[in-house]
Amino acid sequence: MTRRIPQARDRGIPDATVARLPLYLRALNGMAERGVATVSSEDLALAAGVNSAKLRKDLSHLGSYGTRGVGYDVQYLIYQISRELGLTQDWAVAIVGVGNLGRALANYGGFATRGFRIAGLLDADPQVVGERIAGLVVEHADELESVIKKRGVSIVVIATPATAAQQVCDRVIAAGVTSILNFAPVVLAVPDGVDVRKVDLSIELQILAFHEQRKANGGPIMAEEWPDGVVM
Amino acid sequence: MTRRIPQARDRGIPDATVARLPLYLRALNGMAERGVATVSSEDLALAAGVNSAKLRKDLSHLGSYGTRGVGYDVQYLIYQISRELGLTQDWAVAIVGVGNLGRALANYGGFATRGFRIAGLLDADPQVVGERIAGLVVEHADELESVIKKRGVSIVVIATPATAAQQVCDRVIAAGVTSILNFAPVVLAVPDGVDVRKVDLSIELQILAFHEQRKANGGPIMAEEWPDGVVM
DNA sequence: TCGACTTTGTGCACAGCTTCACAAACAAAC
DNA sequence: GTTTGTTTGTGAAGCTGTGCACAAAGTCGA
Repeated sequence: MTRRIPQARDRGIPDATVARLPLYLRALNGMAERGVATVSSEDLALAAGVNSAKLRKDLSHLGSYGTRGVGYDVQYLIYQISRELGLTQDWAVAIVGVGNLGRALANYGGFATRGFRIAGLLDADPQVVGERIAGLVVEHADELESVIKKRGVSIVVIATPATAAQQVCDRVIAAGVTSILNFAPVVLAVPDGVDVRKVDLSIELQILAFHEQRKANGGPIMAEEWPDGVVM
Repeated sequence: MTRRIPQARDRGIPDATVARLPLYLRALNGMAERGVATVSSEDLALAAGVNSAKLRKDLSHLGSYGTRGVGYDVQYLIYQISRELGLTQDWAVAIVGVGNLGRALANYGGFATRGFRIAGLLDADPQVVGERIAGLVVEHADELESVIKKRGVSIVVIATPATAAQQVCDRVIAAGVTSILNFAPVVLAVPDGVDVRKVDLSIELQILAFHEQRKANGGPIMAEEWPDGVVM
C-alpha cells in the first residue's frame, strides 16, 4: 500500500497546462525543423492556437526558461517540456483489441516518434492472433498479464468492443498498470490512483451536432415537449 | 399539453454540461434496454461517473424534467437530451482521408446508430478511390465540394495526414461546412463561426506519460537542467 | 387528510482557469 | 554607460465550473 504523500517538491502543474504542453511541443518541433532558433511567446502562441499570456503562464510553471527582450530558445524549451512530460524516457505501450481501430493505432506513426513504443498487440479472436501488424505479431488476450510484466508495459490502450472493456481494464490494473487510454464507449470503473483518459468519437460528434444545431436554429425551436404518440 | 417555454431562449448551456450530455444519454440508453423506467440522479450519476449534484445541475439547464421524490423518466429524458443535442435529426457526415484511421471510422458502428450517417468517403490516392468500405465507394478528393453540396454534408471528419489537413479544412469551409472533427495532428486555422473539435491520440498518451512519471517519481527529481553535450 | 419519507432544483462559497496590464529584465545601439 | 526598444513573468480581476447543503415538491401509506 503506497500512500501518496504530497511532495514538497511537487510543483503542481495545473491540468489545463499539462494538456497544452504537447501542443507547444509539437509547434516547437515544427519550428526546430525549419531552423528557428528562438521564438517569442506571441509567435509560439499563434502556432499553438492559444493566447500568449496563457502560454507564458503555462511555461512559467516549468521554470523561468525565457529571456526577456528575446524570447525562448527553441531547442532548450523542447528539452524542458519533453522532460516535464516524461518523454525523455521510453514508454512501453500495449494495445488490446486489434479491430479496425486497434490496427489504425498500431500503424499510427505518431506513437513511435516520441518516446512511445508499441510493446504488444493483443486480441481475443483466434483469427486475428498470429497476424503480423506494424512489425508485431498479435498475441492472444490470455497473454495479457505476462506481456505486461515481461515487457514492462506501463500504458495500456483499450480498443476492444464496449462489452469487453471493463474486464480488460480490471485485468491490466491487477497486473499493475495505472495508466489507461480507453477508446471503448463505456465509463470504466477504476480504483484511486489509476489514470484513465477517454477518447470517444461518438461524443465528439454529438458535441459538434449540438453547436451545428444552434448555428442553424439560433437555439432549439419552440419544441413541442414530447412528440405525439409517445407514452409517458 | 401545457408547455413551459424554455426560459429566455436557453441562451447558454455551459460547455462543460454539453460535453457531459452524451455521457448521460449513453447511460440512459443502457438503462432503457434493461427496461428501467425511472432513475434517480444518484443512480444515473453513478452510471455516468459524475457527481450527482453536477448531474442535477446539468439537467436543470435543459428544463425541469425530474419528479421530486421519484427521479427522472428514462424515456422522456432520453428524448429531451437527444433533442437538445440535435440527434432527433439526421446528420450527413463526410470522412476525408481513408487510411487506417479513416477505415476504422467508417466501420465504426457508433456513427450510424445515433443520427449520424456517413454520406461520403474521400481520398486523394487513386489506389484507394473506388474501393468499397462500409457500403460506400471511396470517391476522389476532387469531388469534395460537390459531395458536400449534393448530399447536404454538414459535418466533416478530417483523417488525412497532417500535411493535407489545413488544405482540406480550407476547402470544406469554403464549401459551407462549419463543423469539423479533426484527427490530424495539427492546429487548424479557421475563421470565426467554425467549430473544430480535435482528437489527438499522441497528446492523450503524452498526458498519461506525465502522470505516470509523477506516480513513479513523486515529481521530477532534482533534474539536471540540461544534459551534458547539448549546446545552447 | 396528514405526516413521514424521498429526491429534485438551486443558492452559495470556493477552487481553478483565463485574460489583462504592467513592472522588471534583458539586448542592442550609440 | 545610458538610452531605447522588446519581451518575459506575474499580480490582480473576472469568469466558469464544482460540490455542499437544504428548502421545496412530490409520493405513499395509514
